[in-house]
Amino acid sequence: MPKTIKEIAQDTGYSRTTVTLVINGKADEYRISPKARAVIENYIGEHGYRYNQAARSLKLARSNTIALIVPDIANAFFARVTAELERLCRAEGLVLVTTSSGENPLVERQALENFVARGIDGIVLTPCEPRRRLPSSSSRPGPPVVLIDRRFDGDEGYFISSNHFESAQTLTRAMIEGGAGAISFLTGSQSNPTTLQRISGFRDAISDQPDAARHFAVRSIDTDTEEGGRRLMGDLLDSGTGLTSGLIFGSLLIFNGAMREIRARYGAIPTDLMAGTFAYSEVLDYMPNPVYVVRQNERAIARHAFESLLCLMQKQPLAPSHIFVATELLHFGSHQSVTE
Amino acid sequence: MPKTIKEIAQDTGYSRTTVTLVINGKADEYRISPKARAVIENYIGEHGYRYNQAARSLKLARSNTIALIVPDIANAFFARVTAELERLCRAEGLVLVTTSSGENPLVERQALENFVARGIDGIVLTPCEPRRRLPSSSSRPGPPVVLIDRRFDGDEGYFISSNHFESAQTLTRAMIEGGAGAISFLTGSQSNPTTLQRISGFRDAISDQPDAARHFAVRSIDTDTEEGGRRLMGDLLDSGTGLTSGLIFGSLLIFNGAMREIRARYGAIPTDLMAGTFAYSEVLDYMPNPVYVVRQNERAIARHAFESLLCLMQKQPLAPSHIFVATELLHFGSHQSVTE
DNA sequence: TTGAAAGCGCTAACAA
DNA sequence: TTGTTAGCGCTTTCAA
Repeated sequence: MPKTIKEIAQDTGYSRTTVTLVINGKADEYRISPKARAVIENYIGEHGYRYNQAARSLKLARSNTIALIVPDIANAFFARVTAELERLCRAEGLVLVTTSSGENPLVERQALENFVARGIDGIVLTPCEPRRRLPSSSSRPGPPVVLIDRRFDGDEGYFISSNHFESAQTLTRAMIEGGAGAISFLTGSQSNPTTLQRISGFRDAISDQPDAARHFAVRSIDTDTEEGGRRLMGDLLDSGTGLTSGLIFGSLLIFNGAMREIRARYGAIPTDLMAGTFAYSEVLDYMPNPVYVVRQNERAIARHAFESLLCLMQKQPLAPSHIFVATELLHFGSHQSVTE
Repeated sequence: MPKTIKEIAQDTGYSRTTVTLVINGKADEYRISPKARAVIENYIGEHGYRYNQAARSLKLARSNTIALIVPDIANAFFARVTAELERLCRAEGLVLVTTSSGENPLVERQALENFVARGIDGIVLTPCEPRRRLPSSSSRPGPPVVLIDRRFDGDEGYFISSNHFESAQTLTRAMIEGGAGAISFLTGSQSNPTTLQRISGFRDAISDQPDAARHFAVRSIDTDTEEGGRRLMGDLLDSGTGLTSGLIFGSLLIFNGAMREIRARYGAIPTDLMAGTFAYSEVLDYMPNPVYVVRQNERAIARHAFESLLCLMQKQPLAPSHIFVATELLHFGSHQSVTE
């Protein structure tokens, strides 16, 4: 049962200041006598000491805690960002707290409020609504914020993301070169800036294709869910176009829903159907279909976000900026399946 | 810039007590005059108020925070548990903080220390070492702990998990019935109790098979990584047995490593190779091979863990116990791939 | 029905 | 080199 500073001071006969100095490693700096130091260190070695973070936070008005708010931590992309961010935090003696907003602006706002109330030192945020002024607390201005993955029009500040425009452009071109004569881009809500950028990239890549309007199309739906994917796919199949030789999916959920719908109608997935996606999963490598994936570098995103945040937290001047983190285009399907 | 209670009291002319009572919704209980109440509420409506969690924690010696420590939050199983737990916490006004131990006992211990120092109210833990006595703080006994997913021999307390023995048993039987005449179980370290239980289940399921020793075998390796998977697979292929008709993988990492090794040697994965695993991913559904997956119910695990923890946090008597959460056996591969 | 005051454990300014 | 002290913002007991 570790002691408090007060108890240590009483039991050793030294003052709270002396004990604090020893504990915080400032014994040398303040020239605490070796004897006092030894006594206190021995005492702690024997009885233990654990600082009280609440007391420290109250006094210092900082908490050694940073917050991460993302739409869904069960999404592999965000899970990987979280894992890396948490590692970085731990290395710096910080604690990471996380919230999934579920794309719900209300949840996002409440989480922000709550974190500010807790005296959080910094926030990494993937917003689901345009960013209003951040709440600030009575004792100090609001904590610094770094946005990752997406940013709404008009929002300013520090932003780390993949280049969604370029990703979609590259993906689309690769699929066309790979032989997709017609591509449907099935994606979630266009109120998501990432979606918009990808659509732009897609449009750009097809702009020089003959008869682009007939062979290439974007279909979006507000609900980025499996059901949404089914509906998008259903509509596509019901349309004059029918199933295109290539499909790009805005998310894994839509991918799954669409696949389900194809199966429901055809009984199976045509093995020559070319799929493109931005959601990397190792397991995609085992699909019989040709698959193109834009893989994002979650670790680099987390690292940049963390570094920016640390600078801001230390009040170091840092110009508002947008850092692009490189992506990697992977192609699965060169491993043909064979029967033994 | 929200005010503190003191400021509100000064500005409205009421005392801190009165303000506190109104803020905490105890106005009726303490019969605050409607007028005082109205004045204070108006003031807050205008200027805002945000409680200071550090001050409250210090005073109450609790933090409305619970901690989750898992080996790796980027692992889909734990990511799903985290997402659900975080939702449950939010509904109760609690905040969830997470740490990935990376299977490193030192990190685990430090995380525990750190969380106790922060006055965490409860801990959900997937331990990577036998549990020692939990650190307790000077102000109070240590927070309650609920273990999930695995528990070491001799550890006691509250434990929620799938039935790993039964899962492996069911999986193995299904694969045998599905036609796997020989199965190799490739898995991570046997110092992980989950691994041991699965091995037992596997052994039990093959016990009535003729010539079991020749056709069924367990191969384990200490490093649960892709490289480990490659090595396990390499050793299997080099052995007298060679590739068995069925393979069970202890983790997705080992699955990936093993697949990579097969490809490296054969150029492709035999489509009739039967795979079994405990790591559910939607994308497994698209594999050309027959795949059996034991899907765990992460939401139920999170829910039980949370409920147990809440009981303990409220000092409600709760007998140490082990809750098993049902799993589901899925079979992918009935959707045959076809060429259009 | 409201107010005064103590104190949670810590830090840091100031004093000795 | 060490000690004293004043809060940080909040809750809560006790008094009025």
